[in-house]
Amino acid sequence: MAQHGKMSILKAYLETKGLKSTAQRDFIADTFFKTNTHISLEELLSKVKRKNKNIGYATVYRTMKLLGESGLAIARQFGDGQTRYENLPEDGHHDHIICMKCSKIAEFQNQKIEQLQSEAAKKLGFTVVNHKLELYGYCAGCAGGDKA
Amino acid sequence: MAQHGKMSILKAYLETKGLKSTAQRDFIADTFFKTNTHISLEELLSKVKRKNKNIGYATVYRTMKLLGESGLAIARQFGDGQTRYENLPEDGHHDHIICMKCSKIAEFQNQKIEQLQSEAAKKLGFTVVNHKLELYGYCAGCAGGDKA
DNA sequence: ATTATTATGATAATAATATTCATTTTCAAT
DNA sequence: ATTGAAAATGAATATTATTATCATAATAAT
Ligand SMILES: [Mn+2]
Ligand SMILES: [Mn+2]
Ligand SMILES: [Zn+2]
Ligand SMILES: [Zn+2]
Repeated sequence: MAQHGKMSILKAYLETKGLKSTAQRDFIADTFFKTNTHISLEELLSKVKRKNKNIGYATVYRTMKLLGESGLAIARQFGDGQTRYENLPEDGHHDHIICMKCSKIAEFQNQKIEQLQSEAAKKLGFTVVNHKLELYGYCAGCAGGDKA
Repeated sequence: MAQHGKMSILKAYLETKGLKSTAQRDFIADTFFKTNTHISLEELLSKVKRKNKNIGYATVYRTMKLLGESGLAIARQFGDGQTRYENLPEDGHHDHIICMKCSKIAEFQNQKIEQLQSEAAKKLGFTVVNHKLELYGYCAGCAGGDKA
């Protein structure tokens, strides 16, 4: 989806919640929509401050929380103690594999896995709303050196 | 495995690391080995203090870290911001499904999923060392009331 | 028993996240 | 355009889980 499309969705979401549009929010959201990584708040704040020096951490934090709630951003935790956000993927849900040496992150989709998850849950009487699947290992570049 | 078996393994592990055996460590480990839940440090400390009031948080923390390193305990994070530990399962690795309403946790094993994970990783040039799979949803008891 | 090494536990430091609050901004009504 | 209630901002502070510090105590090899 294009930037302006996401902006419209955000505006609509704010309206339904009785929240107001502000220059800071728009700028933070716009900056985030342009990213294509799994960005931490610290990184996003730094990026935002380059153009708009007087935007505070709290506003970035609150804006990303809003984007998360609206579904425009997905919060991820890859075990390094920092929440990261990524843009809502075009092609639907995906999971991640993280290199334990160089921290490279690859994404994959596997419909069969998703289906088996639902089945496993069903057997236990659960219905699945969402899930977290992260694989940790070594990427092609790092596998040679140290597999421990 | 029985308590004394785990204790022996722990003793052996301590020895290889040049660490010493202490009454506190033994008591904390013993208390943990008797649990069959996913217990937080706070909960474990509370349990320990009932019998041994002057054991400190730091010792519980350090002992569980040791148990984790030795493979006798597995650290889990279910998204509530607290690390939880569970005993090394008898029957090998398992994954979890957590009820978003009552926090009930069910466990399951699915070899097919594990295999598909490895295959997905291989396609991306990764080798998998470990993984985290958590399903979030509603248990049988909670599904009726509020599926949102 | 001596003694070097490690453990303990109270306390403090970290670090990420969340909240407070005085001030500023938004926006609908006038 | 002005007003004013409601919400947002940002600096600072609070919270929370985790980790480190350090003086004292316990361990275990000699
Ligand atoms: Mn991703
Ligand atoms: Mn478990
Ligand atoms: Zn790598
Ligand atoms: Zn439930």
